Amino acid sequence: MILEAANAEFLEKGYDGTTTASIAARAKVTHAMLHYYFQTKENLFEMFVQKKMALVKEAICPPARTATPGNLAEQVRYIVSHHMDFLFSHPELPKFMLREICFNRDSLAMFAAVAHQDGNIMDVAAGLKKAAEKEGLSIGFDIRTIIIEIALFNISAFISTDIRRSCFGESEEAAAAMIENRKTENTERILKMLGK
Amino acid sequence: MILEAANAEFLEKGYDGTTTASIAARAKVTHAMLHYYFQTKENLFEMFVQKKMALVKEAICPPARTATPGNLAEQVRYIVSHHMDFLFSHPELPKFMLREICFNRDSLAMFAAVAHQDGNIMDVAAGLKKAAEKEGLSIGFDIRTIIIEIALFNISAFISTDIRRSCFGESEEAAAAMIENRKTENTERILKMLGK
DNA sequence: AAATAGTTTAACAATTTAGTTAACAAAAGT
DNA sequence: ACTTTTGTTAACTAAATTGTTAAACTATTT
Repeated sequence: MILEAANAEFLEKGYDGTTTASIAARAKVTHAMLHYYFQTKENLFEMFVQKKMALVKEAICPPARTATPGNLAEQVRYIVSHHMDFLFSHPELPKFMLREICFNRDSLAMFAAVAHQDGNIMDVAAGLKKAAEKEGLSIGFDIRTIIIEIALFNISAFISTDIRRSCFGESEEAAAAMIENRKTENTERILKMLGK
Repeated sequence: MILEAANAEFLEKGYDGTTTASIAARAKVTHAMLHYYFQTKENLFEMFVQKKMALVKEAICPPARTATPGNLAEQVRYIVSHHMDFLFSHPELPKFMLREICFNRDSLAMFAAVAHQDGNIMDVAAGLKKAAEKEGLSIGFDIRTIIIEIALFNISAFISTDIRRSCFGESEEAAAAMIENRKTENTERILKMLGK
């Protein structure tokens, strides 16, 4: 399938490094076919980015829970844990996000727009603030910072395992254990940032 | 100067996004001149990478001190602080490193090679281990992990300020204050990882 | 079976890009 | 003075890349 091939190529080589011909070859179609269905390379790339952006959103927003959100520590732990698990099952996401941030192409603005326009992410942030204030903590900064920090701390953990595997051949199990451990560490650190 | 132009172009647009013509235009020479002096684009890119790699090394290795290294906490604080200051005065480095990691082109292997081959980085790691053991702590993992973690935590702080500035226009002063604060937070977290 | 709509291919055009070349100019050496 | 080396330019080549097109092929509908 062309979209899957495009996905893989863009992830591996970025926009500039990918050619419509290489996508077509990977999808085992002629590149004329690719243009017949998707017209332009940019078009394909936009679809690719849109899909990943949707995943990014999903990663940050924990699924609605029937149970009450619980206290601040529980909420943070839940968000961190959910995000980690999500990254674990979508290992290409950190790479994608960092690449987009690095290459800009207004990606930061795009992230911001997605985050702002979308109620869910703002709700998550607001929910954290409310829970914190309920416990008598006063948040002296933009609460959205916390979302950014959670994302970055968690992503760092995955980048770290990547590097360790690549540099001194760490095992899958050790990596998984470390990720699990990071859930707790990152939760604690976020709570500390919230004044807890 | 051609090398400066190449540096700026590669940082902004990456290898694939940069053309020899755009470098030449930026340096205000004909692109024939560029090829006369540097032969190939890859050649220029390699010089670019080499320079950045040297900076990366310099960033990790604190300058030799005349005074004794001090206890574990002081050592970690010193390394973290030095690294942060270095990143602060080389704001393009985090972007470069992340991009290289993302785009691979064997960059991870290159990082590993640089880190291994170079005595200084290994010395820093070994120094930490020795200091930790002197204080009765047993390090149950590869000590190089700590170097990676320091680098990633610190880089994260700069990425975070980038995002905050871009997304909700945080001021320079707030960013600088946050970076300063992160020196302490990151130091504490690294110490905790070392069992302290 | 004929018409029609959708799919596929091969060949092609236009542009971009890395790198070359030949001619020329300016220094530097002899 | 003249010869060699070095720097510079404009024009060029060859390959790659995006996108098109016309014709052929296939499936579906009528």
